[in-house]
Amino acid sequence: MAKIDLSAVSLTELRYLVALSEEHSFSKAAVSCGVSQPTLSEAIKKLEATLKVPLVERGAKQIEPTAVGAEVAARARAILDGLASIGEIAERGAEPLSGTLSLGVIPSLSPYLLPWLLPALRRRFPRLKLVFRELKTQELLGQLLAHEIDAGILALPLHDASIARSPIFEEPFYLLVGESHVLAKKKSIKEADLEGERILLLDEGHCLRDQALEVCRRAGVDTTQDDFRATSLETLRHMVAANMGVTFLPALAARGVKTKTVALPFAHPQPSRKMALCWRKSHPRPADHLTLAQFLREQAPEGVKRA
Amino acid sequence: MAKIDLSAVSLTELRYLVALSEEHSFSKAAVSCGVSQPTLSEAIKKLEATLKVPLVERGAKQIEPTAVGAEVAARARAILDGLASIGEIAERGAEPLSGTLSLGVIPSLSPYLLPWLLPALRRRFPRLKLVFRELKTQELLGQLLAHEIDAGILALPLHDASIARSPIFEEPFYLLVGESHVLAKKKSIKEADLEGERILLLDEGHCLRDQALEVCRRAGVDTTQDDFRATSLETLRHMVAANMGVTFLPALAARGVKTKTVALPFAHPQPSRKMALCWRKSHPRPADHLTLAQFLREQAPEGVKRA
DNA sequence: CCCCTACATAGGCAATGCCTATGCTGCTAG
DNA sequence: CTAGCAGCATAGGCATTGCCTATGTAGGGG
Repeated sequence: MAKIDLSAVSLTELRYLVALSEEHSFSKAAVSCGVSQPTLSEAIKKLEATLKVPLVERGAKQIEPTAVGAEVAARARAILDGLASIGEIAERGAEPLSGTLSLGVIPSLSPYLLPWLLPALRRRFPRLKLVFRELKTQELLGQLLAHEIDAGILALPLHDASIARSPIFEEPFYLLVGESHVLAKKKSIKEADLEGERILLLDEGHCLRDQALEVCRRAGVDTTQDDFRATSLETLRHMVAANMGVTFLPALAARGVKTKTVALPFAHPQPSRKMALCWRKSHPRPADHLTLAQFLREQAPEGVKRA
Repeated sequence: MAKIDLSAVSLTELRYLVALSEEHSFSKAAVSCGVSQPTLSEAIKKLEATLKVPLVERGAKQIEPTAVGAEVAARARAILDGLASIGEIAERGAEPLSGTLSLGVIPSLSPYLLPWLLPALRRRFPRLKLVFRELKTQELLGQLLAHEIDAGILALPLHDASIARSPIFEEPFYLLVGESHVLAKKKSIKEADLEGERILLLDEGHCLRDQALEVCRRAGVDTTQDDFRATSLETLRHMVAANMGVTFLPALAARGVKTKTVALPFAHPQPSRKMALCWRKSHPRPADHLTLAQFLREQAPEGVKRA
């Protein structure tokens, strides 16, 4: 026996069948569907031909769905409900910055940015469900390209051509020294002051480490023998408090410093890092990211230079 | 904002989207759908335009469904499953005498026919789910026309032009008398033997009552003063056993008679009733009913004349 | 008995779904 | 660095279909 060809069934036909099973009349169902009676009549006939089964019993005065017709109509209703839910999903998804957005943030920024960023975002984009992930630059880029996250906040420069970026703010570095350190009483730090200091650094993979090394290189400070590999800024801070050396802190991390350490600004030219929001160039809605970046710029926290 | 027009969505588009979200490639999805790549490409574009939301992110090497796209694809899968279930329903419904058939049977036949009919039907049509209802002729016809039952077994003649019928068997009447009755020793009954007998009858509405009255009328027996209105043949049987009169029993009801009564056949011409299967003329699958009637004829129980 | 209502059929037109051919972009190998 | 290649988008054309109006037909009611 010839198999039923379901690809010949259309949603329109299902709509007509549902209407027909509710109205018990071809003419009335046609009206309720906004089509002519012959159109509906033919569509039902085609559906019956496709399913190889009569769906309605055509009586003199009124029309009644057959047992099969009633069952099919019930399923058809479910299908149309499913379609409606697709509509709702699309509608929700259509408004900018709604749904879930997963955002990667580098570890040297994340703990200092999030407490401020989260409430602000929640106020501004209440429909947006944010998922944060703390990731080092390379991890972040990897997950971004693997579609595991939607966007990231990290430090420029970025050398990946398939990733789009929008600058957010520029974050100056501070020099963190022990409160009894010889430099602790200075108002500001010049590059020459770094001479002979032991510079404490983060572990490999943290972009902040590379940025600090770059500052040292420019200042002519020797870092070839450093053997510290701190895993977080807080660790560095404790080491500085214990007078084991000095370190660089980005502005936001430097803000809350109190105990046994002093965070000193650099004299001009201030070393700094440029933070940016980044996303896949292929992302179908770059406008969303630009909107988010714009918001981040406007709401840039104190202590940074708005981009 | 313009509302989404779901009527522009087609099942084909949903199929394409599901394939695309599984294959992560327009070309592969096109192959798996058996269409060309541009066809699928355009269909997805149209779907995105309809839903006003990007569904896939077109990357260089591979493509990935967006969050919305993945959700929509999941719903689409459910819809296609629903469609498949419609196919199954239709397939089951397509084979003759499958699914549920509700059958009305008149009370003077029902208790004697069903114990024999049910197992036979179950053997012959295992896919058929039968629902029996015991109904007097007028109720049966009413429910038939109201689509509350699909078919009926009753006694001819039938005067409704919108009801189709197929004869099953002819059931002779027997005269039931008390075992001590004067007629009890006769081999067979002639119409003249009824003279002076008190004929016990069923309640109004039972066709058997009218058939009995018709027999009496032809035999010239006076029934104008009868005041019995038994509600079942079993009641009549007990009344006969108590020597309150005699009654007519159809052959099947007469078969099991033992206690204190004797069922006597009539001499020729035997009075009888013609039983038939009936259904709405408008029923879309008369072949089913003809098949059923044919089966009923072939399997006619003992004691009746096959039609 | 005729008319009226409601479904079926016929014919035509605009829209659409699918095709092949071609363009464009980004990766990759030499 | 350039050329080739792989894969999606675009263009144009053809067959199909979905819907329309007009008309046919059958059953029920006045």
